[in-house]
Amino acid sequence: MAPTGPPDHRANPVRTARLAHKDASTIAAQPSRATGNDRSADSSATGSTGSRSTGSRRSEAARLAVLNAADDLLVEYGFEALTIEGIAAAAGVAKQTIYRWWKSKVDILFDNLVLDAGTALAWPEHPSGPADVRAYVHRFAAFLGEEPAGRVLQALLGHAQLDPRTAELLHGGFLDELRARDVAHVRTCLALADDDRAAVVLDAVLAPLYHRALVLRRPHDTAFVDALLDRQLDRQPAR
Amino acid sequence: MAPTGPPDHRANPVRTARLAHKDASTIAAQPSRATGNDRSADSSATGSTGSRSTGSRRSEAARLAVLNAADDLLVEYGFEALTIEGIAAAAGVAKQTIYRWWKSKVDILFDNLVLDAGTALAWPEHPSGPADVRAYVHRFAAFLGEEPAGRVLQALLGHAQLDPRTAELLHGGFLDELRARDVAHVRTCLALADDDRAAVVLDAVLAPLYHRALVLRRPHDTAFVDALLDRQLDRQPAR
Amino acid sequence: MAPTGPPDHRANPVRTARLAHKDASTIAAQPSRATGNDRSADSSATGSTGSRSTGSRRSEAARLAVLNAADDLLVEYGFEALTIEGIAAAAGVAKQTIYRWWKSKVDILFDNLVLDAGTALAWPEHPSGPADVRAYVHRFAAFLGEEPAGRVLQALLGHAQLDPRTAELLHGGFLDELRARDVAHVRTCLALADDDRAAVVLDAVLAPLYHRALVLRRPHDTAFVDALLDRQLDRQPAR
Amino acid sequence: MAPTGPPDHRANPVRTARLAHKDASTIAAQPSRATGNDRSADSSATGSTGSRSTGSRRSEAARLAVLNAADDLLVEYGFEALTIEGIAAAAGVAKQTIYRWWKSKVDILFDNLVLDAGTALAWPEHPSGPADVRAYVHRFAAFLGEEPAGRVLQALLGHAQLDPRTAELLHGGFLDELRARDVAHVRTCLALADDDRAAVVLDAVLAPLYHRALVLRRPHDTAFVDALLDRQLDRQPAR
DNA sequence: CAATAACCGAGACGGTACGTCTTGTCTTGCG
DNA sequence: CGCAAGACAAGACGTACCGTCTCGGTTATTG
Repeated sequence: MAPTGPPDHRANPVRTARLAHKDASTIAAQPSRATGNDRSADSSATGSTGSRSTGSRRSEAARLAVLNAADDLLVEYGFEALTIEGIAAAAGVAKQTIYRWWKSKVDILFDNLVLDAGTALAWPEHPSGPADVRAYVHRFAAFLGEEPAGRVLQALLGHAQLDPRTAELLHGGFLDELRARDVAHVRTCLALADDDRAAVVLDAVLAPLYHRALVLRRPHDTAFVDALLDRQLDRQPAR
Repeated sequence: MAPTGPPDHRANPVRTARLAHKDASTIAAQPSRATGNDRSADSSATGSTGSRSTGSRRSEAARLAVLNAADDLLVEYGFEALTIEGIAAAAGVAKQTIYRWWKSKVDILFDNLVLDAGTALAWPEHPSGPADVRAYVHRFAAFLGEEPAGRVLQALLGHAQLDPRTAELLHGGFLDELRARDVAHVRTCLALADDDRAAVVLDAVLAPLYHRALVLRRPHDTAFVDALLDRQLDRQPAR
Repeated sequence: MAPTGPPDHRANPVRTARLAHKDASTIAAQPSRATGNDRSADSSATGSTGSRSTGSRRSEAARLAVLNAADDLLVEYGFEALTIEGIAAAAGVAKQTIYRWWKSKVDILFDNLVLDAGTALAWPEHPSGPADVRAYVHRFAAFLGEEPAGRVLQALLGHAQLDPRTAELLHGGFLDELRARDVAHVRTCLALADDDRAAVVLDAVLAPLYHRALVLRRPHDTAFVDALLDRQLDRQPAR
Repeated sequence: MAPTGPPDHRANPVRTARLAHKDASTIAAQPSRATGNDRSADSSATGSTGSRSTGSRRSEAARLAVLNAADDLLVEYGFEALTIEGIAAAAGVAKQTIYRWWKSKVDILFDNLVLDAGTALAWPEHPSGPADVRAYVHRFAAFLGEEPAGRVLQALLGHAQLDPRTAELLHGGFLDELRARDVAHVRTCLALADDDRAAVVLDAVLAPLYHRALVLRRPHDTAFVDALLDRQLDRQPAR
C-alpha cells in the first residue's frame, strides 16, 4: 500500500538540522546557479566588487531546507503531489521565501538536478582512454536509475514533454551543456576525429539507456550497460 | 502574435460540425474502448439483450466533441493548460458528461491515442519481408513526430514519468500490447529465430527514435530513419 | 482578558443547525437583495417567469451560514479580524461559495444589515401621530446601540469613512432609502407641511444619536432619547 | 483619469524637499508627542544635556518624510490603500524606521492629526464672549470638512468604529482632551453656570456637524454652521 | 403510447493550491 | 546607534480547477 497523498501541511519548523545529503559547504560554493537567481552573477555584470552592498543576505538554511524538502517529497509522493505549499511546510519556510528565489517547483527540482549532477556526473580531470567512457556511462546509468537524483531527472524530462518552459530550462540550462561536455570527453577518450563521430557513439550508448528508463521502465541493470558498451565501443570485451 | 494562454471558457454550444479528422463513422465502430468506459463492451460480456434496460444511450456527438476538443486544445495550448473545464467549454458539453465517461484528461487523451494509433500504426495483414519493417518504422517515426497524434503520445509518455497511474494506463493499455505486436511482426518479417532477437532489433531501432523525440527534441527526419534502418537491418545477426 | 484574535480556521462543517436569529422562512422571501446578487432581479429584466431555467439553485443553507458566521465573528472578534477565510471556515463553506455571491466582507455585512433593519426599523403601516415617531426613534436608538445589528451598522458606517465603495454601497443602498422613508413618515405623523421641515426634525433627533454612538461612544440610554424627543417634538412631555 | 490605486512601491530615495505643509521648525518644537514615541520628552525628563549618551539621534528628516508621505497617500489613495510599505517607499525610508517610531499606520495618522489640530483648533488665549465660540465652531467645521486634516480625522473616527485600539488612542489621546478644553472655553465664553450646561451647548452644535460629515456626507457649508449657531447660541438657556 | 430511466446542459458546492500582498521581526553593513 | 535595504515567517487575498452533487429538460426504449 503505497502512500498516495501528501501529508498534512502542518508547520514543521525545520532548522538546519536534518539537511540530509547536501551539506552547507558544498552549496556555499555554488548558490542556486542554474536558474539565474544568482546574485553574484548580476553583480559581476554591473561592477567588480558589488554584489549587494547592504541588507540581509539570502538564508542558506532556508535554501537547503527547500531543496531537500522538494527532493524528499518528490521521492515520497511523486511530482503531481508536489506543491509549493507542501514544500514550504515541509521545509519550515514561508511560501514567499520560495517564490522569492524560485519561479516554480520545476525550478526547485532543476536546482537539485544541477547540484546532484555536478557531483555524480563528473568526468575525470585527466582523460585516460576508453575506460573513462565506460566508467562515465555506468555512472550515468546509475544516476538515471537511482533514487533521489534519477527521480528528479526523470520528472523533469517528463515535464519537459508537457511544458515548453520546462523544456527550455532543462535543455538550455542543463542537457545541452551536459551533451557538449560529454561529446568532447568521448572524442578525447576514444581519440575520435571529430565531434560528430563522438556524438554518434554517445547517442548509440545513451539512447538505449533513456529508452529503458523512460519508455520501457526497466530498472537500472549493470549487465545491460556493459553489454551495450561492449557492442558500441569497438567491441572490446568489458574486462 | 502567438497565443500563449488558453481561451476564455465561454460556452461554445456543441457543434457536431468542425469535428475535424475523426468522423463519426470511424468512431461508431470503436467507441471509447481502451479505458474500459465502453458500455457495449460491458454489456456484451454480461448478456446479449439485457445491457441497459431503458433510457437514452451515450451521445456520440458529445463523445466526439470531447475527444476533438481535447486534441485541439492540447495542440494549441499544451498539456498544462488543458483542463476538464476547458475541454467541456470548448466541446460545448457539461463537465459531468465528461466525468461520466472519463476519469481524467489523461483518459481522454489516451482514447485519442488509441484511436489514432489504430489507423496510423497498423501492420499489413500479410507480411512480406524486411520492407514491411522499414515501412512500419517510417510510419512510427512520423506518428511520433507529427501533429495531433504525436503530440498526444509525447504528452502521455511525459506524464507517465510523473504519475504512476498514467504510466500504468499507458503501458498496460497500449505500449505493452503495441510492443508485443511489433515484436511478433518483426520476427516474422525478418525471419528471426525467437522473440528476444526480434526485441533486440526493435529496440535498436526504436530507442534512437524515442531518444530523438523525447530527449534531443529533434524534429522528424526521414533520412535519419533510413540511415538507422540501414545500420540495424542489414547486419541483423548482430554477432 | 478579552479574546483579541480570531480562532483557528479549522473546518467546522456547519449544517443548517445553529442558524441562530435568522430562520430560513424570513430569508427565502428576500434572498440577498441589496447588493444586486439577486437573480430574480435579473430575470425580471429579461422575462416574466424566467429566473434560471436549469441547473442547481443557490444553496439557502450556505447563504444563511455565511451571514450568521459573519455576524458572529464580527461581534466576537471585531471587524479587523473578520476575514473571508474565517467566515468560510466558521460557516463550513468553501471560500469560492462566498466569492460567488459577495464581493467582500463588507458586502456580507451589508446583507446582514439590510436583513436586520428590515425587521427592526419598520414603521407601522397605519400612522397614528407623534407617538409613532417616538416609538420609531426609540427603536432606532436601540438598533444603533445593541448587539448584532448595531455592531454591523457601526462597522459599516466606520468603514464608509475609509472606503468610497463602502460609502457608495451604504448610502446608495441603504441610508438614502432609509432617510427618505423616515422623512416621509415623520412628515405624515407630525402633520408637517413639507419634507424639508420633516428632515430638519428628523436630523435634530438622529444627529445626537449618531453623535453619541459614533463620536462619544456612550451606550444606549432610553432616558437620553426621551429627553431628546421631548425637546424636539413640540416640547410635549414624554408621558 | 482618476488614479484609483496606489503607485508602485518604487524607491523614492528620501527627499527632504517637497515636505509640504509642515516645515521643520514647527515640528522640531513638538516631535511625535502623542503616541509616546518621543525621545526628547523622555530625555527632557531625565536630564538637560545628557539625553542619549551615544549614537545618532532620531532623524528629523525621516520623521517628517513619513508624516507627510502618509498624509499625501491618504489624501490621494484613501485609507485602505495606505500601507506601511507604501509609506516607507513614498517617504524614501526603510520600513524598520517606521516601526521603530510608530506602531501602525493609525499611529502615524494620529501624529498628523495632533500636529494639525494643534494649530487649526486653537482657542484664543483671552476669551472675549460668544464670538469666540462662533469663530471656533467655524474653524472646527472647516477642519472637519477640508482636505488634509479633515481627511485624517474622518479616517481615524471611521477606524475607531472598527478597532478598539484606535478608539482608545483617539479618545484617550485626543478627543477627550479636546472636548474638555472646548467645554471649558464654551463655559467661559458664554458665562455658563457649570460644565454640564456647556457640554449640552457644545454637543448641540457639534453633533449636527459630525452627523453631516460622517453620516450625511454633505460638504462643509458655512451657511449651515451659521444657522446652527444662531439657533443654539441665542437661546442658550435651553429651558 | 404512456412510464420510466438514463443522458445531458448547466452550474452550485466543498475543497486545494495557486501566486501575490502586506505585516511585523530580523539581520547586515554603512555612516 | 540610527538608518536603508531587504530577507524572513505568517497568513489573507482573490482566482482557477478539481471532482461531486443537484436540478430540469430531453430522448428512447419497454411494458
